[in-house]
Formats: sequence, structure tokens, C-alpha cells
Amino acid sequence: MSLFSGSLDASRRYALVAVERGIERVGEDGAELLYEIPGVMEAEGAFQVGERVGVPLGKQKVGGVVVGVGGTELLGDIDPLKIRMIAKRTGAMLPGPLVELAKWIAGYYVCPLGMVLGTMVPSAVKREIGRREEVVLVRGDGAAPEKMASAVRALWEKVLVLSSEARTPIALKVELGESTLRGVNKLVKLGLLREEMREVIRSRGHVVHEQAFGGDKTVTLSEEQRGVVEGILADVGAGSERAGKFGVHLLYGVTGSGKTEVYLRLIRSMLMERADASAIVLVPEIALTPQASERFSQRFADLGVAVLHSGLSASRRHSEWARVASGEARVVVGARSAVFAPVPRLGLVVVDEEHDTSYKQDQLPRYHARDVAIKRAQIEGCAVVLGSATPSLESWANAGGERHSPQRHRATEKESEGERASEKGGAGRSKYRIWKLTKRVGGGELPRIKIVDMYQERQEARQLGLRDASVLPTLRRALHATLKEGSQAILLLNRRGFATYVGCAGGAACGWVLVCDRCDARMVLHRDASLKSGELVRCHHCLSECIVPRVCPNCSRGLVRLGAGTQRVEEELRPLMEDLSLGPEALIRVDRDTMRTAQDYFDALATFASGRARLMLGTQMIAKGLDFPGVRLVGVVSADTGLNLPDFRAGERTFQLISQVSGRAGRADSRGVVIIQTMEPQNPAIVLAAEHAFERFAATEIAARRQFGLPPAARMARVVCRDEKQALVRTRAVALAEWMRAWASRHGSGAGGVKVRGPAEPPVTRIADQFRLGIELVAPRAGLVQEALRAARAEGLVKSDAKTAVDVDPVNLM
DNA sequence: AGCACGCCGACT
DNA sequence: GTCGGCGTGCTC
Repeated sequence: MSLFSGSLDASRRYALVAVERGIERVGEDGAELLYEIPGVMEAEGAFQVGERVGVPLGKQKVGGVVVGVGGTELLGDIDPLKIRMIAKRTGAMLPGPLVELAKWIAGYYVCPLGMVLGTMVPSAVKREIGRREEVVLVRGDGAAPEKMASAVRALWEKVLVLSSEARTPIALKVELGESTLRGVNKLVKLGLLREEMREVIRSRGHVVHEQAFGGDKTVTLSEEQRGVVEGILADVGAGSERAGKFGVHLLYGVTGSGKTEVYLRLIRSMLMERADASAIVLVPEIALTPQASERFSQRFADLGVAVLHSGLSASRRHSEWARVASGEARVVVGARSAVFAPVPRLGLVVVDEEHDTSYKQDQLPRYHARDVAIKRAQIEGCAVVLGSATPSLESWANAGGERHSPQRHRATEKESEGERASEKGGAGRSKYRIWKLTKRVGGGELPRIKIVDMYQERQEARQLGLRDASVLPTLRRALHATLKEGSQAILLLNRRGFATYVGCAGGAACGWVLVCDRCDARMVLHRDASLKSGELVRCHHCLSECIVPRVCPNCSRGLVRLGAGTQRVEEELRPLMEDLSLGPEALIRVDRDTMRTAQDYFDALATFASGRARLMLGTQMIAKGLDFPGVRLVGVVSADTGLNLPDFRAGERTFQLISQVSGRAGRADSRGVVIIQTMEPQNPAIVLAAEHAFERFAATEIAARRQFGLPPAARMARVVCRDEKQALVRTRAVALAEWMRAWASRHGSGAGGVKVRGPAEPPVTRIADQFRLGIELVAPRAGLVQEALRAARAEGLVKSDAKTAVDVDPVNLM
């Protein structure tokens, strides 16, 4: 407590601080706490909104961000005696627009402001990792004395030619061409140079070695690319007074059509035009490959590039953050959280592979980086470019993609026009501008995609004596031929482990299946050479592991290992590699089990790029990112893994995954081949993906979503209640759903209002001993959904605690 | 995150 | 009557 507390002094300064650890009261105001600014701190420099501070909260000290500064008027009805002093200025600072963005996120995703601000600051920055004080030399005010040794005078003359910025003694020595510090020290003694302390972020931590991939070649743009670049620049108002206008641009370009080159040109133009501006490029984490980062680093070496990938050490992360904040690095390339890069002024945002679901954070705050990027661009007044070969249906609908479609279906035409008018407030104008790249650069053709029916193929396999094979005859023959001719192949199976489950050999007669004792899910069998048994089962939900029993605990029969994951396919293909006289290194498996660190992943990609590996087998990790010119064949071992999920986006996901992985096959000089194994050869998601018919897929899918009142035709939020006691979840979920329905009927139900669905059991009803029940809110406008959630929160029915999860715009149905 | 507060069951 | 279990709410 201050010595002077009690005597209210109008000259006191206060700061509203949003503390990082959850203060529940969410809402327009009241969630932040008021602290007094100590006079001595203010004297060092005025406090600003966005400054990160340490404050006492109860008995501990916590971090928080200043969201308001003022005098006694901030006190309101708070007892002045309760107000404590800010304990520390951390030196970290969020630019004003980021604080505004945080407020929007807190409102939109219905979570505490402090939590949002807390996630905007990387933990390496909070923990001040790599922060050091070092001595630097600056030119003093004193004049050179009359009497000076000639060598010293000569040195001083050299110093006067240099710029006046501060340097470390060593740096100065090197710059002056001296071999020792002797001369520099002499100048300090004479008072010509003055010592000062400076704070630096030193990162000595290891940097992930980035293999050379041939680097960046400046290419000439195709007609199409040039049209897009010029069109977007014109829309942004480049070259005019109003350069820097907000606008969302959806760049829909087939795989290999050179979207990246378009981003590069746009960034160059925007940053040359506005010398104080920076650009942010978001990519899915897994696509943040050395190849991609090298391309940006080389092209923008003059502007400074910060690449934020998961392989960075904490100190490096901190120093990159500082470089971005200072404007030293004006191009930021990173995954989801890079949308919070503290650039001094934003000139352009690019969201590559905008449909990618990894942009949605699955923990609090559950934000979608693409949508946050759009909001940030709106706040800062700049353009956003969303790029994809398979745009999310949300973005496609926002861009009015259906109307631009050349093969619009006559059947849906009338309906969609009518609906759109009401959806877009009657104007019928699209929120985003759409730009298309329809041709591959260099004139390459899209790969030929062949669908094979797994029922038929299995029969053939049995005749050939291939029992329980996952890679069936057609794909097997193509793989054999491809490897034999010296080309490379990629095989996708979106399932880790060896077998998807373990069951009783008695089959239906017994029915026993090995399930997790803490979750309502089957356990996945993984081979593990380090164990005596050579295998274990793991729950992919709670990560618990156990040893496989020898016999069925129910009936003592033997056990069978059913369903194939990447490990089993790897084992199945080893003999094929040997047949072709290829060594073990020719086949690499890329999934979360083999790729523990970013370095492992980069090494694997480098091995494949070098041609030492000929076949890359993996999960969706291998579906995006790199271009490997040697790849002639892409195989999808089972297109059905995602198709049968109880998620209304299952078809969309499958379409995207097939399109993405197909894009890896064949480039400029040779047409690639893609073989898709499926049990549902008639499924539209697969058939249309095979025909490269995104626009037709989107049109039919959006029509279906509209019919069922699902996104993008509506907006959705989910609330999942969790509890150890099943009865308690039910009570809470039912109470919440009933309250929501009552609220909805009071606030205009029917087509224009909020619809409440559930409570309903999610696909996995129990995870880590927590029973779960979900409630869905659906409304034509996002604002309505939030209004409903906020009202429920005000009632105390919804909290962001361990027992409740609120997810606005969910991308997977948890 | 801690920690005080308070409501309810078990025991001196 | 009191002790202490833990579930709930507050921290400027």
C-alpha cells in the first residue's frame, strides 16, 4: 500500500489493465482491473495503451496489458483504498490496432479480453528469454582536446565519419578496422565516447538448419498472374493518395498456378509504396517449409524477413518478435499466431491455403486466423489476400463464387439469387473480390485422376494372393511402374499407427474391442520396436497407452488387428521396395509419430527433394507445401477416412485433401497421375475432385448446406458442457438449452432468429473421464449468435472454464 | 492460479 | 457444537 493512500490526489494517474489470467466477467466493460501508475514509472515515459505490465493480483504478480490510461475519472465506484500500484513495466508493447483487434476477438469469440491479449504476446517474450543488457558506445558531447596522440586523433576522425548510432565496443572496433580495443578504450577515457546500457534480445539458440533447395528465381508473370496483381493493386489504390484501402481478395488458383508469385509481387509493390508498412503472410504450420521461407527470405532480404516456425528456440522467437516490432523485419511469414505479429503499421496480409483448418485454434481463445486477419486488415486499413485452390465454402460464398461460376447449375440458379439477396442485406454485392488463376504456370496440365473401387480391387487382390493388402492392385502396379522408371511417388493415408483398432478374433460372436478406459473411443495400435512386445495401443484422445492383452479378456480367443494406418502400409510396401532393389532409405514415412520436431520434418523433405527417397508415405502432413518435380504418381490409400466422420464438412474436407495431394503430382514437363482408392466411387466429393471441378462441387455443396441451414448459409456456435458425472452434464446442458430456447423465442424466433439444437452427444461422448454434451446455436447472422451467448454468460450459464467450451464458427465438431 | 468464504456432513 | 471437506467466487 502506498504511504499516501487515503489522501485522494487529483494528479494521480491510473491504468486499466486486462490481466492475462482469466477474469471471467466478459463484456463491454468491467473485465479489466484498475491500477495506479507510480510517479517514478510515468517519469520514465508515459504509459500507453498496449503496454505490457506486471501487476499484483491477490497475493501473486501477474502479467497484463494496459487497455486504458487516465486520471481519477477512471475510479468510478471502486474503493480507492483497494487500488494497488503497477509493479513493473515489461518493455513489451502491443501496437494500438492489436489492442482494438483483441477487443473484437474477445467479443466475437466470447472469451475474456485478458486471455486474448495474453495469447498475442508469445511466451518467450513474456518470460523475457534472451533479454540482456549490454554496453554500447555513443559519441559524447565533449570536444577533442588540443593535445592528442596522432593515432588517436586519426581514429577519432574515422569515428566522426560514421553514423551517430550506438554500437557495442566490438562492433565499433571492427567498423574502424582496428585489431584491438585499445584505441576505442582510449576514446572512452578521453570522454569522446560515452558508455550507455542498452537492452538487447540475444538469440544464440540453435537455428533449424535450412537446406538449400535451389532458392528463388525471379520469374516473369503469366498473363493471368499479371492481371491479378494489377487488379488487386488498382483496387487497393496503389499509386494514389488513398493507397491502403481495406478490401478482401479471394485468389482462387488451381494447384501450380503460381499463387505465391502473386503474393510476392503484391508485397513488393505495397511495401515499396509505403515505406513504413509491413506485410504478414500466414501459411499452415505444416506448409512452413524451408523452401517456402527461403523464397521469402531471398526475395525480401532488403526489407527484412522474420520467419516464425515451430522450430525456433525461445530466444530466437523473442528476437524475431522484437525485429518485427521495431520495423527491422518488414515481412513476417508464420503460422496461425503470426496474425498477431506486432508490426508498427500493416500494409498487406496474405492468408495462403485459406481453407486450411489449422487456422482455427482449438484452445481458448478459439479464433480463426483467417477471420482475424480480415478484421485486422479492416482495423488497419489494408488489403487481405486469401489464396487457395479449394477455397473454404465460407470464403467462396462471401466472394459470390457461385455467381461467377461458368457452369452454374440451372436448377439452383433461381434459388441462389433469391437467397443471396436476403443474405447480403439486399444489395446482392459480394463482400470479397474474386480473382482466378485457371492455368498452371509453364503450361503444365493438371494430373489425370483415376478412382478405383476398393470392393472390386479387393477381389482381384485375393485372386492374386494379396491378403489384407491396403495398396490394391491398380495402385500397386502404378507404384511399381513409377518407381521402376526412376520417378517418385507420394502415398497419402490420413491415419497414424499400425491398426485402427484391436478386436476379438471371434468377431460378432464375441464383439469385444479394445477401448480406452478413460474415453469413449477405440485405442489405436502402434508398433514400437523399443518395447518387448513390439507394440502398444494408444488413445488418440487422451494419449494414454497400454499393452495389448494376449487374448480376448472376454472369451479368451485370440485377437485381431484391424484397419490400416501408415505403419502397416509402410510394412506392406517394404517388400515392394526390395523387389525394385531400392534400399530402406528410399521409403520415408511422414506422420506425427516419425516427425517429432520441425527438424525431422525438414530433413525428411530434404531427403525426398534430393531424390534419395523415392516414395513418401504419410498423413495429411505431406499433402501441402512443397513442389517435387520428380513426383509422377500420387496415391490416396483410402479416400474414405474423412468421409464417414459425423461432420457436415466431411465432404468438403475430403474434396480439399484429394485436391491438395493431387496437386503434388506432375509439374511443367510431365503430366502426373493420381490414383484414389475408395469404397464410395460415386461419392460427389471424390468424383468432382477427380474432375478438378471445384466450382461445381461448391455450388452443389452450398445448395445442400442452405437446405439444411448450415454454414456458410448460416452462422454457428457450439457450447460443449463437460463433467466427470454424466448426470451433471445432462442437467447443465438441458438447463442451458432450455434457457437458450427461451431467449431465442423472446428475440425473434423463426427463420431470422436463433435456432437451438441439442443437447446432443458429440461423436466422442467421453474424453479423459469427462462426459460431454453439445448444444448448437444457428442463426442467419453471427451477431445474433454472440448476442445469445453473451446473454447466457451474463446469466452465469456459460463460462469459459474447464467445464464449458464455447466455440464460435467451429470447424470441427469436437 | 491461489485463497478466502461458506455450506453441509461427520465426529467429539 | 465444532471441524474440515471442497465447491464457488474474487482478485483493482
